Amino acid sequence: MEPILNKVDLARELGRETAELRNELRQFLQKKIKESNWDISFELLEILGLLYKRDGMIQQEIADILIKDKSSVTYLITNLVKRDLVERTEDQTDRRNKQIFLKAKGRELIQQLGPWVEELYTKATQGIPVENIALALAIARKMNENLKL
Amino acid sequence: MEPILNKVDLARELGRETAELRNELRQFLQKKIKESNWDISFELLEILGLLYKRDGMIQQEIADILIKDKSSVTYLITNLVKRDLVERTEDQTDRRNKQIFLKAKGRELIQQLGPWVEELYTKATQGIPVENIALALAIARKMNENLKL
DNA sequence: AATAAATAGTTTGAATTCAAACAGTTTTAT
DNA sequence: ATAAAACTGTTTGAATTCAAACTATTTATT
Repeated sequence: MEPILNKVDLARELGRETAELRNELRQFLQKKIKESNWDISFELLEILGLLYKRDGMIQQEIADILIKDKSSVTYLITNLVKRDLVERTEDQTDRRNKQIFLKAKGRELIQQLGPWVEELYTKATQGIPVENIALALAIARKMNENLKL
Repeated sequence: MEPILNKVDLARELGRETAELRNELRQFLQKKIKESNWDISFELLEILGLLYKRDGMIQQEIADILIKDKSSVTYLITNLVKRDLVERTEDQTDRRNKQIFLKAKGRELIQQLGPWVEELYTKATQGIPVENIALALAIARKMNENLKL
């Protein structure tokens, strides 16, 4: 029988369980991607998915939402540009910003593979009341806020 | 005002918040490590911390607990061996296994820096009832189980 | 007893991330 | 008007991770 854990151990475990969830998603998707004609990684797919929902984001926004270092985002966007999946354009109103837009090919890819991601998340959340997931999220956010004080 | 999210979006957000928490821990610790005389990374520190609690684990156990690929664990343990912080010994009862033990220097390091990690987790969890964190963890676990069906 | 399957760890090449520094631009302060 | 601070993105070198294949050993099956 598992020992009763204190808050610190529970918090650590929470981080690990969500890391594991992400790995499982990645592995599931990796198999699906292999079966398809696309050559794309989980990380690249995440960015395409984000742009599908909100095209034209700037790199810093992508970094903030996906919790990635801005240099990682530069690296991944460059990869996507090379594959002709997105384009990088300069923001006319603020020349520090670069806007990233899906290209036709990128849109097609995410329209094909995107539903798999949703399907997996749907499967993961099956039978769990939405208010429970909302509570878990609120707790994780509170922990982050506590560290920012 | 933030729109009401569905379960899938909430689950994604949960993953991101915990990833952000980990990054914040890493950055806090990185500053502390810089102030100290040690040269160690967050990833290496995690392994030392694990061994401090349960010395003599085998590599696969470390991989399972820290949610890392076994090849990553091989890489990190090799690094720790080079720095004379741990030793790798063959398991007499099962020659597939390698047991990893802290060396005196590794023990000293984790005794000095370990409390900082605990302190940060304690700060992160301040004011949050333990049963709430336990519930968040149960939800994350349930999502993992759902994917394994 | 022999063979097949599973497990633990290593190796390799590539991808991604981390940390820091830098350049260009905009915003804020003086 | 000018300088300082902040912001965005890029670059670089190193660290870590991912994916796959491999070897050696143990366990399960025939």
